[in-house]
Amino acid sequence: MELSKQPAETLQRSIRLLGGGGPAELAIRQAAWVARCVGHGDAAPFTPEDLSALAASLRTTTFERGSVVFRAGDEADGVWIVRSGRLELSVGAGSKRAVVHVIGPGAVDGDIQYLLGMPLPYTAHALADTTVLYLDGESFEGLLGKRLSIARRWLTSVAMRLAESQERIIGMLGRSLTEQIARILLEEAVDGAVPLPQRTLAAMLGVQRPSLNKTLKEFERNGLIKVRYGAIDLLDIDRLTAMSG
Amino acid sequence: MELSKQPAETLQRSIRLLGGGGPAELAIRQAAWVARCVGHGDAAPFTPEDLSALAASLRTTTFERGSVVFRAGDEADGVWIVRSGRLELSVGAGSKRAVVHVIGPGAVDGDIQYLLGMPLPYTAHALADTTVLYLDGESFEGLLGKRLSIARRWLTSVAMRLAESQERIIGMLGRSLTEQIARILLEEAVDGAVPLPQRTLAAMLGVQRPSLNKTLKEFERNGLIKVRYGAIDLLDIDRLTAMSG
DNA sequence: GCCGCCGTGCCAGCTACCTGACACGATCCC
DNA sequence: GGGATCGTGTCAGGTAGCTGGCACGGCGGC
Repeated sequence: MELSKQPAETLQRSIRLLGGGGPAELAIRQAAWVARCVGHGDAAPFTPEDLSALAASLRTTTFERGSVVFRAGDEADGVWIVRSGRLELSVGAGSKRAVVHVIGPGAVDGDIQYLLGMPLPYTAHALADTTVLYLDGESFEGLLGKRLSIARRWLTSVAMRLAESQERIIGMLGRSLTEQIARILLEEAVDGAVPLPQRTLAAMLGVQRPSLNKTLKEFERNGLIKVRYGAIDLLDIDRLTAMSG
Repeated sequence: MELSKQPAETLQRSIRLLGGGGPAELAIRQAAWVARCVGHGDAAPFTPEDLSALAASLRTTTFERGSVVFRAGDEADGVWIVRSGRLELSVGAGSKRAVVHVIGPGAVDGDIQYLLGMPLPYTAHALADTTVLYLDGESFEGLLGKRLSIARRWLTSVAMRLAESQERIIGMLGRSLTEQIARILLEEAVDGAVPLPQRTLAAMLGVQRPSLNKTLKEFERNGLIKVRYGAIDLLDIDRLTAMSG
């Protein structure tokens, strides 16, 4: 899901120097990138017309670290696609805060709630400076309703998210905290490191920070990980995988 | 999601006495029923051609209570739709068993894994005698690829399941067992009663049966529920809702 | 370079949940 | 009607995780 393989910086740069290629070409390039993110390439590839239809509707917005992209309870009036950076999707506050997901480049959100006409169930905070593409509701609806290939690809995208969500439920039920922690470290790793504070990790598992910290130090003593400031390096992925059940 | 409002018996009977209407009309009726189950009626209604295409591909199978519809690890080669009865989707065995979901009439499964080309992550056991409609992979693919209205509706169906799954994650994270139990009783209730043994409920929450039983008896003492053999009656839904957080 | 903030490390007491085991009651099938 | 099977009720001991609080150390802004 996290398409972090995609070198975000390259395209970030091309956004900055708008000169090279002109706005229209840039828009198409953005759309092509979204097309690669939504579902797999296998079935129903995007046609050039699909791409230009998509490109015509995308709007780029940037959010500073710490700012709010949308709030729980807001009406979902369109679709967000993360271009670069990271968003934390969370519910509640203080010690009751639960983190539903942390999403990075390539992730799509808001479409589910838009399709179902329900309010957004969680708040999205930018964990870093983040660029987001926005597709307004009518355009989204129009693309889905008129272009079979887009509807087909979007179906795959949602299916992937559902499979991931179910896997997470399976990974939580009846597992010891140790197993859950090993699992989430592997899931959230980007290039061999988990760039999240322990408080966030704890909120993703629904446990208190001291409980998490205790296990992390145990892992560190065993040479599985290295705990850093605001991040965790994974040293022995094989053994971590074995521990995750 | 659980379309149990649909009087399953009526159509069950019509399956048995095939005479009334003939097989073709029955097939159409089955397809129409499926059409009502998949997504909402609002956007992109099914056309008569959609219905007959769907009807041509559906196969009916019945499973005895306790039998296995599919196993974890099996390749997903089509789509199942529960017509009547209940299926338990579970992972693992013994004290490590986790129940991912219990699905009833109108529920669709296997499509996600088919679309993504992944094996089924859980085993489906029939909790009661159960009738299942089966749509083979090629037909499913054909319907999606050729009929926009079906793809559009299916998207809504998957979106509903994803929203439900996310809600479940939110409902589990950082909640006390008491809150979780109140919540799951409300979610799994059918006509004011939860027709599941405590063992299954415990496996849905990933806890041990004695822990569940202790809380249930507490609820019963407070007049919230009535514990029966293999089922639980909900007596005070308002107070249960208040307790579920 | 200093200060404030945020993140980490850790503790002591408490509670809630787990383990596994056993007795009893319902239900089903013969 | 009797036995097998499955579900419920309960207990006692062990432990994992919570509460909340405090000290320390990076990190960033001034």
